[in-house]
Amino acid sequence: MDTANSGRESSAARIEQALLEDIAIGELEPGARLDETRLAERFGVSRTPVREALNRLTAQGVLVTGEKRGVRVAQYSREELAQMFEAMHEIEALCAGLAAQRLTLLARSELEKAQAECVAAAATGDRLRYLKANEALHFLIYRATRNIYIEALAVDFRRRTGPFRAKKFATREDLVASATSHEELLQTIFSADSERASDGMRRHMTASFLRVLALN
Amino acid sequence: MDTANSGRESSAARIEQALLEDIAIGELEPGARLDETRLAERFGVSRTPVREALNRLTAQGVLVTGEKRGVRVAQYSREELAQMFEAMHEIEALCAGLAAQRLTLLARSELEKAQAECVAAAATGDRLRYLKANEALHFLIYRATRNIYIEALAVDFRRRTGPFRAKKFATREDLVASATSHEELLQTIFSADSERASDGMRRHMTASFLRVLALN
DNA sequence: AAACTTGACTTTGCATACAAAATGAACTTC
DNA sequence: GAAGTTCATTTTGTATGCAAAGTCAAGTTT
Repeated sequence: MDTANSGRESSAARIEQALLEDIAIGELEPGARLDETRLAERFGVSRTPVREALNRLTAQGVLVTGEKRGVRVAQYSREELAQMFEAMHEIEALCAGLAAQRLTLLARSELEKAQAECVAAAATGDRLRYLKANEALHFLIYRATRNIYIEALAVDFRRRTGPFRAKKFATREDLVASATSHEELLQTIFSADSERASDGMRRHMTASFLRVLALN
Repeated sequence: MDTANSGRESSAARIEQALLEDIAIGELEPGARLDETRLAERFGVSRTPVREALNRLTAQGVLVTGEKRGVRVAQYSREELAQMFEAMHEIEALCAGLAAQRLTLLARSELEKAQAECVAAAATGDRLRYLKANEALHFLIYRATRNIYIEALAVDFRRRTGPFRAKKFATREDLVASATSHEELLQTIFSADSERASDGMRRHMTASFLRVLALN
């Protein structure tokens, strides 16, 4: 498989990533059924690596093996969505609190740089660029907890809620509002007051969350 | 889903459970390498279902695909163990806080019953019985959050830290001390003061955690 | 007309086979 | 003698085939 597999990763890994992408951009909607054979054809491989990818994604909770046949893209009721966002919300608050306690100078400067990029992206109204910058900033906050498990947890939730958050940033005002909210949050984290930082993150996330629920 | 489908579960699911069991009881030590072919022989199946089980367990973080060949039982350095327990610690605190806010009468009575069982088990010094009762109580607290994602998170961490916590309850005094600690925690949860409940859980878990680190 | 049955078709799970990649050891070379 | 090189062996990844289990619909019976 020298020609087919251009990258270094296995077919299974490639398919896993591709499906995640499809779900993230809405190509595969929640509830959509995934057929092993179809996917095998689409990616030009046999069913074996497809099955592997589907298994991994199922274990991650991105896909679910439904009551009927086949595996489907996980879909959530409003109640489940609310619970998922609540969970993410609390995890993010936890991250902010820990980050506030443990902020190194390096981490601080990186956060400031990331925030600058957010502001710049918001100013131009470039939605995609803002989404990336926003992700980067949040990931930096997770990392600043200096706890790999909590970081992994937060990353995981962000990935799972991604498809639902994506719709949120529609107008340039949305971007600017988000960036401004970040600014306050960072100031609180920098103040090294973990309790206030947690609350700050909760406020930031609550605003996001309410908008998402309104849209879904 | 695994238990409900007893008798008719797939080979992969059966192998997954068997391996989890082996890890839990220490048959498979952290760092032990798992050979697909060996496992296939041992379970009398081909490599295909074995690979499926290993993939699932890897996705769960129970196994890790190391730098060298093969997948291994996850092993943690002291630093990683400390971080993992810190994470669990925070998650448990979060659960206690939410449970305090949302406790139904039914949940409260179930918690009290579970605690009574803990106390009874501790009194007899029956280690296995206490372990089970202790698990049950913690799971009830998770459920009392009324958030399935946070509950799942907490259950997951408890499972991952299980092998390391198991050693902790050596003497009858250990059991009684743990049960007493639970008592205080529950009183705080019942007081419906979520902030104090979080702190209570933190105290309870810190005590556990320090003992674990001393042993590993 | 509703419900049960039967049979074709689809889907899934597993086995076997093969190819590619990595590891380790023997061997060569400087 | 140490370092590099090549070859054999082990291990992993993927393909294909087959059998069992499930689904759906048409046909039959009450």
